[in-house]
Amino acid sequence: MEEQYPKPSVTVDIVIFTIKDNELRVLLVKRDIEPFKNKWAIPGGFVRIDESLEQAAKRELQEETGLRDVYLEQLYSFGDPKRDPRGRVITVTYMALVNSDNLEIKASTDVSEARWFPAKKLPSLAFDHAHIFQYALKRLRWKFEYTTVAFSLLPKKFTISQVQKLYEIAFDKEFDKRNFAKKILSLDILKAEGINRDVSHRPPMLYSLKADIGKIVEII
Amino acid sequence: MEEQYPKPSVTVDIVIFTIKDNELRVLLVKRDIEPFKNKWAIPGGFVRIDESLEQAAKRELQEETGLRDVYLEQLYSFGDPKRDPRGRVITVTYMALVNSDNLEIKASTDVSEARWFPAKKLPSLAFDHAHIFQYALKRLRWKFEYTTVAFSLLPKKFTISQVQKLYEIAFDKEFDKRNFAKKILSLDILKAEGINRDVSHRPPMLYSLKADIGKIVEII
DNA sequence: TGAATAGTGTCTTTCAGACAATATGCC
DNA sequence: GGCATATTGTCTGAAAGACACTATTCA
Repeated sequence: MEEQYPKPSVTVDIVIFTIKDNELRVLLVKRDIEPFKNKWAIPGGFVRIDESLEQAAKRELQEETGLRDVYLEQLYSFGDPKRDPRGRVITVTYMALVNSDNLEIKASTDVSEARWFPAKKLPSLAFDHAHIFQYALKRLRWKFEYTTVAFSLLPKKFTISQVQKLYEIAFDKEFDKRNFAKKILSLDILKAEGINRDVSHRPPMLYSLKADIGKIVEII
Repeated sequence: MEEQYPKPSVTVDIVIFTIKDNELRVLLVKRDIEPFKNKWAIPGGFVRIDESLEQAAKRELQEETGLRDVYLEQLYSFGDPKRDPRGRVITVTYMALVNSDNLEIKASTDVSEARWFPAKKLPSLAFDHAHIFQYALKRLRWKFEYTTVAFSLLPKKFTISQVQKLYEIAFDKEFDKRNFAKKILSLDILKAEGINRDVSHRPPMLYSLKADIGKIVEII
């Protein structure tokens, strides 16, 4: 390389969302080292020299949650020279949507604890992570509104009610049942998959997603 | 820094759009050094250790075009370990919209020539720049459709016809004059600014943009 | 009065959004 | 029958899109 300048470090930080207990939640880790020791932060780590940005994000995600094959999307890169007191660190941020079923989080390197926090009330965060989180939440809502990514948070087969509940949680807002069903069904993205008889009331129709996850479609 | 890994280099690349001769055009530079010597590329350069990503993009933009205060937006970061044969280079890409009036482009460091190419027929590009360009063009169209960024390509005062022409160029598609005017005027983003009498036909009404550049508004 | 471009209105169709009654299955 | 949830239709208002004629200025 002909470059004469010192190089910055590059990290990936991943805002990991899930739905748990009827709430939108975010995975945070408690830092075990300085700077910001004992502060909560968005999980992340350095990009290795031989891995792509997406590979780095996937690796970190698996280290934190044990999960692979979840929805993952690059958000934005933050590079203020003063954003990390240790020196020049540019971070490429990602957002992940994970299903909270069969999910075991574990504290990883340089971290004493990992916990799901309600998106509505996060603790004070290290670095510029509060800013990163705000950005991620905006993107999440945009993606829910205009694409099918939300369905990655549901099981393979689901009911219209489950979809509506998911949207009500993400937008912190209620929708009219009739209009919601009409809209979702009119989009031609669902396939009927029979009836769920494991309930003690009128059994609902089950659907699966026919379209691709991430397909652009105006949901609400 | 505690990091034990070697660090990647970080560059910014800027897809600079303008409208010239009724065409959407992109500024490309001809590389004067290896790799890809004599190939056309999207202008860019290394991020300095003490400048933010946006500062780096603005600096490069000024080096290439002499312009400041143009619309500039971060697009996406590309970091495939093999994207640059010289070694690990992560690039943070930006898009800029510049007004082609009073614009003097100049070849800068490591570049033998700079030229505006029609977006519809670019030459073969160095690195993964064809991919970056495709990404930028998608984003440009999205932003034109849903925000007021297009107006940054017009003079302070402009006619409805000029706006329509701009959109027809960007989308390579014609719009109905009546519906277009009806839509734009209904958005409450324009302010009437009198009449342009410097034409040899019915003089048109001039408008200025009342809303902020980048405001989210469904234009078409 | 012809050339050039500006400016404008109506109709139809589609869709979002407000709104409530009936259906099904289990106990 | 009572409980719980599922399912469905109508009306209204707003906006998109198809479509063509008149207005203004200058040469």
